[in-house]
Amino acid sequence: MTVWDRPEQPNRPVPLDRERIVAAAVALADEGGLAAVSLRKVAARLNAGPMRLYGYISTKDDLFDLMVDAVYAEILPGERPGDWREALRSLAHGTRRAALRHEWLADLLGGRPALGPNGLAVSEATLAALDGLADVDTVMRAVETVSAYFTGAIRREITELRAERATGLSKSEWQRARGPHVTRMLATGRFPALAKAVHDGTHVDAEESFATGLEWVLDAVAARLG
Amino acid sequence: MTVWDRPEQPNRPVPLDRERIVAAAVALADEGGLAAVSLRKVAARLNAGPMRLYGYISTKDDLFDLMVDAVYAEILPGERPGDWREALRSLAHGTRRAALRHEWLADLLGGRPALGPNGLAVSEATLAALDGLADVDTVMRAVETVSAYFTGAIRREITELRAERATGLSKSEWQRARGPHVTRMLATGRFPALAKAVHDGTHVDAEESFATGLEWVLDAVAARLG
DNA sequence: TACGGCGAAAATACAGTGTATCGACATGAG
DNA sequence: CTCATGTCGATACACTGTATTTTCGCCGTA
Repeated sequence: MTVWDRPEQPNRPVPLDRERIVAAAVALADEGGLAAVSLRKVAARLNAGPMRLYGYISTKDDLFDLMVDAVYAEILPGERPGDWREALRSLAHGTRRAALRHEWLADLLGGRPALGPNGLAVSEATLAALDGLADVDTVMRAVETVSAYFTGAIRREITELRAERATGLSKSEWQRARGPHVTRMLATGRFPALAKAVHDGTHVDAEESFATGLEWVLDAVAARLG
Repeated sequence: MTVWDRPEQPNRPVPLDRERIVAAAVALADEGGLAAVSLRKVAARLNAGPMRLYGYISTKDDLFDLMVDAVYAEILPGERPGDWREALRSLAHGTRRAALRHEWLADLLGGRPALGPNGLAVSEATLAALDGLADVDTVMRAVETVSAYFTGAIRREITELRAERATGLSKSEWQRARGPHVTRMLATGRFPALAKAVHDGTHVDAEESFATGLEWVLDAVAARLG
């Protein structure tokens, strides 16, 4: 019996670490949404028993926190931004792009404090970009206001994306009708302003709409930063 | 055996309707969060078997949609608002107050399209208040931007509220330290701007912070409408 | 009054979940 | 070579959403 006959690691289980676990969970979530992430499935993907994971996380929410922090690593800007406005803008767009890559992020964003290393690093980079432009409280308010905007906007965008996908309707068709139920509701005449908005509104690209609202908010912030 | 000996409804199960079901679900969620809402528990609270509910809803998400729409009924403004700004402001504050009464709303807000009668009525009232102030697209952008802001802000506020509650720390204590982990992280010196913000920032009342950010966003909207 | 048939409610069943507990076993120390 | 240790897997439990089957009370008819 030579070495070649023996498997490389006789009965040794595959080594595990948080990185591998989180990567498996992210992969599952990317494929089937957050609902597809179960400890059993994550473990199975790593050729391990479910209980094995509890050596690295102590609860499922821990895993979600780690997943979010992993995405923050993708968001973290590489180089120092030109100015505060560029910093906030790129944070917003970066988060949005991350959410389009990992739609489940929309379900988690803002749902728990982001205290992981990458989340903190993003906060640090953002605050650093605004440092000294105003008193600390004003700077905080600025960051929080912009964050609130893009968090909410991303959530809505992903929600609508899913709704469109659920009904087989084309995007513009959906935009105009939003399914039979809303069509019927609008036909009752009880919602004239809404009907007008749906009927007369031109279809606007999601990214452009996101960007426009963002610039408005940035303008508002600029007015306070002086 | 007279009528008096017989119970009023011999073996007849209690009558059910959506309103009762949703009320029970809301009560459960108010007490123990969304996680405390299970079809079995909702049914039990109505002295019914779990399967009974499927005559009124066809999935658990349906129930969530109905719960959200029930809250929109609380948010729906009574009288016609003075101007567009007042309309958007009161929508934002009304939603926030609703979320403070029903914290689970923060988990659902923005997570599904609000197509129920009350949700549509809120949209209608909001759009009506802005009708004619600008072209339809601009009005839509305004409403969506403000909604994105307050949705995100509410979610963050509730999230922080829960985090504070989870650690037994007092509010100001939390504000300054955010638990041992963050304290340790800040002590590493890797997050100077963040450390400064946490250390020098004065504690700001949540409602005031919400209101301030909202006024900024409303200013930005005003600049485009006017 | 007796009897079917029917519709609704209940019971049961199933596949899956997060997590606690316990038993076995491979590995390192003596 | 033996024994302690600590890690991993199997098992177990209480619970979930939902499909399917069973039961049963009521109503119209004979």
